[in-house]
Amino acid sequence: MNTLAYGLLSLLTHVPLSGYDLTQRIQPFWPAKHSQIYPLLARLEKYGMVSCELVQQSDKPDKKVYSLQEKGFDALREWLTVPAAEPVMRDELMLKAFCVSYVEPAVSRDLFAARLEHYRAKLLRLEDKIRGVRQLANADEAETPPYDSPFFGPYIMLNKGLMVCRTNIEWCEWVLSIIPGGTSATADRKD
Amino acid sequence: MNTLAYGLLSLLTHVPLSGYDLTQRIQPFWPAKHSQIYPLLARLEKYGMVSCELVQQSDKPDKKVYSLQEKGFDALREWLTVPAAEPVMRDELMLKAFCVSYVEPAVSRDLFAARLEHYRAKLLRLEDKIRGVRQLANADEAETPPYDSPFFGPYIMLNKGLMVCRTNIEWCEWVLSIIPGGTSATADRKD
DNA sequence: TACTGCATGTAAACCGTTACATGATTCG
DNA sequence: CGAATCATGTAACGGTTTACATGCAGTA
Repeated sequence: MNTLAYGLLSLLTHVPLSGYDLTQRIQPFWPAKHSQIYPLLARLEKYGMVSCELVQQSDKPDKKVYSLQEKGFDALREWLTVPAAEPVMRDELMLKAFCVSYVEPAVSRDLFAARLEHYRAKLLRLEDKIRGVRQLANADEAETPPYDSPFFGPYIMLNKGLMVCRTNIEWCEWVLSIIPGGTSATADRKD
Repeated sequence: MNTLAYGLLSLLTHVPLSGYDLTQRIQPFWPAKHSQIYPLLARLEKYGMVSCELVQQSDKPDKKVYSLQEKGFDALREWLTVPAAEPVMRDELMLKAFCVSYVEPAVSRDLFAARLEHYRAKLLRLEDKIRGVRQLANADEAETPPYDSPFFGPYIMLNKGLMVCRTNIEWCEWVLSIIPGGTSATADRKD
């Protein structure tokens, strides 16, 4: 039972999902490839944490849909009582940023401009998703789903994503504004 | 040549360092244990990227001090021209947050309160560090070291750390404020 | 026709952590 | 006297990525 295993159980609390679906949905929180997910699901089934049902489809390949079992739910509740480990963040850009002074401004400019675009695109995706969650939860703009709602978790996580994403955009714009020789094409916006 | 290898070269641009020092300094940007660093440094020396000098010490154990070589510097410049890979973030709390609705508020409250403390402590460390860098760079409050300065890189990174840390604190406080049954002992501060 | 999405799996290689191993000095 | 810091290394294990493998349906 590693963290990824608990992550899969977490996603299965809301609704039964296939290995394929789980692989897509866990990406934002705990990136993992299907080659890691499929064997893990088999193990979770062997342990009785989840059950598996083969669903036949005509237009698409058949799939295995996993549901959380009582034993898995117990394991999850137990896991939730132990404090979360410190987050681990590995960002190549942070290493590159360390020695930008040693290359021409144009080179580092490209680096931060690319990252800025990445975050701007991510922000749009997140705003879209949060609209989706609010619709499902029947919540107005600026209204939060109640604690008991299954949308509470996704909602607070999406908000974290939004806040951090905006901060990163701000940071990229600031860095671009202090790298000399900017054409101000990407590094606009003075605050 | 993996990312960690380039990270070590990056740190060596400023000043020669021992494996022990490198292990300490790379933690905030690319967490790694000494067991990974020492063999990598030996490999980097074999490739001619760094040179190694044995420094004898009387009060402390002898150490190997590594310096960046021309070949390593070339590799680094080459590496800086390719766009940085997307950051990878793995946070157990995000997985736990997903299913907080399924446990009592007190349990999730502990989770976020602990994380809030973690970020508050981190913020203090960062503020301390940025004061140190500003002193070394002879910069006033709110003044940024010039692009050519070796302090430029560390300065922009520390600022990112600060900004993201503050955002995380804000988020934790917000989450604690919307979890029902709060004693407002840890979740104070209404904005 | 070629690519993308759906869907599942295995094997090899690589990355990262934990544990094993040693030994001096300094501080409480 | 025990713990922390400095300092370097290896071995085993577990986590993660990349590559191999297959196959159908819809779209450009």
